[in-house]
Amino acid sequence: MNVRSSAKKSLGRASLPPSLRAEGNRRRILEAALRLFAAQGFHGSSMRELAAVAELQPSALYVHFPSKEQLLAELVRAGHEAHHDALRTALLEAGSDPAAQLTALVRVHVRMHASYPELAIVVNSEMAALSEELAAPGMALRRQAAALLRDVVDRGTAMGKFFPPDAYAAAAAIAAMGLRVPYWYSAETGMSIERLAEVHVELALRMLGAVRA
Amino acid sequence: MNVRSSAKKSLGRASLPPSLRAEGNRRRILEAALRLFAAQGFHGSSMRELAAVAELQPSALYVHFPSKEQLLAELVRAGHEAHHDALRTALLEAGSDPAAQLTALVRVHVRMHASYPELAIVVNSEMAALSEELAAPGMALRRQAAALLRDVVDRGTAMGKFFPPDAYAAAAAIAAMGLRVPYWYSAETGMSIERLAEVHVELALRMLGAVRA
DNA sequence: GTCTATACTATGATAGAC
DNA sequence: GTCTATCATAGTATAGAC
Repeated sequence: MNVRSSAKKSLGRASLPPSLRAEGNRRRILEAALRLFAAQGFHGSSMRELAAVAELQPSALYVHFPSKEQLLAELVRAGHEAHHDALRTALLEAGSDPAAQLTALVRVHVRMHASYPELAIVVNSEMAALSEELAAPGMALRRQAAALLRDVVDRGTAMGKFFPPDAYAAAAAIAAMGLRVPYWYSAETGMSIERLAEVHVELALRMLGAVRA
Repeated sequence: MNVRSSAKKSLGRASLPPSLRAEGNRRRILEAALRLFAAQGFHGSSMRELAAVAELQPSALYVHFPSKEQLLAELVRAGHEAHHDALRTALLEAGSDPAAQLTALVRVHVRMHASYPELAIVVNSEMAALSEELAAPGMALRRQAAALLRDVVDRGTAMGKFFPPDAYAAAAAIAAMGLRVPYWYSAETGMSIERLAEVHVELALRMLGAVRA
C-alpha cells in the first residue's frame, strides 16, 4: 500500500480567480479542492482529505456541492472562463495590428498562468476526470481560445507580417510555452510576472519572424 | 456517482520505448498500464481495469509487479531513461557549435514526445503519484535533461551566438514546446514527425536569435 | 504463472439529530 | 448548515488450488 498520508506534500496557498464569486465555507471548500487537486490530482484526493483541509466534516461538503465531480467542474469552469475572458478582452483592446494582437494574447496568457498556477494545473491536467457533459463547456472555451490565437497568427501571416515555418505548429508552440509556466515559474526566482510575460511576448514574436509593434 | 465505465474512452495503441525489455504478459501489462494511465491517470485507473485490458485476472498482475505504484514507477523510469539517453546521444553527435547542439536537442526532444505520446503524458503528468523514493531517479534525470538544454543555451549566449531575452526562460519555453506535443500533435494531420521536429528546431533557433547551423 | 475467491481498507455519498 | 454515524461500493492486495 502507498503510504501517501505519511509523505504529505506542502500545499501552500491557492487562489481562485476574482471572477469566481464564492463566500464563506463554499469558498473554503473551493480553495481546498484547488490546492488538493493541483497537488495530488482529482482522483488522488478524497473528500475526507478535502474536508480536513477545509476544516469541515465530509458530509458538510455536500451541502455546497452535490458531488466531488461537480466540485471539480466548478473549478474547471471558472478557470476556463477567466482565461477566455482575459484573452478576449486583451484582443479587443489591442487594435488591428497582428503583432499588437499577438503581444496582447501572449501577455495575458502568460500572466494568467503565472498568477493562478494551481487553477491552470487543475484545468489542464484534470479535465479527463470530468464526464463528457461536464467537460463540454470547458472544451468549447478551450477551442475558442486556441482559435483566437490561430486566427491572429493566420491573419498576420496572410498580411505578410508573420513568417512562421508552420502556422498551426507555431500557434500550438506559443500556447504551449504559457501552459507550462505554472510548472516551473516561481516569483521567488526574482523574475516578476510582468517581466516573464514580456519575455514570452518577445519569444513568440521571434517565433513568427515578426517585429515588435 | 460518476458513470465513467459507460463513457469509456477509446484507448488506442500505446508503445513502449525499444529500450524497455519486457516480454509476454509482463509486456502486455506494461502496455495496458501505459494506455490506461495516459488516458485516465494513475489514480483514475484501477488494477481491475488494468487486468481487463491486459486480459488477465487482477491477481495475475502481482506476479509481475509487486504493486500498482511499482508498475507506474517502471513506466516512469523507462520513459525518463529513454528520453535522457536520446538527448545525451544526440548532443554527443552534434559537435561543438551551439546552434548544432540546440538543433540536435530540440529535434530528439520533439521526436521522442511525438513518437511516444502516451509515455510522455504518463511521465509528465503522473509522477506526483509516486512516493518520493520512487520518484527520485526520474526527477534526477529530469533535472539533468533540463541542465543539458540550459547549458547549451548559456554557452551559446556566452559565445555571442544566441541572444535570448532571458536564457532561463527561453530554455524553459523551448522544453515546453516539446512537452506539449503529445497533447495536440497527431500524424493524421499530415505533418510527419520529422517535419514537426524541424519546425520546432526553427522555432527554437528563432527564440534564441540564432542562425541555422 | 494463472485462476477463483476473498480479506481488508478507503471511498463517495446519505440519514437523521441539532 | 454542520455534525455524528453509517451505507454500499470499489479499491489494492493476498491465499490457496491447479
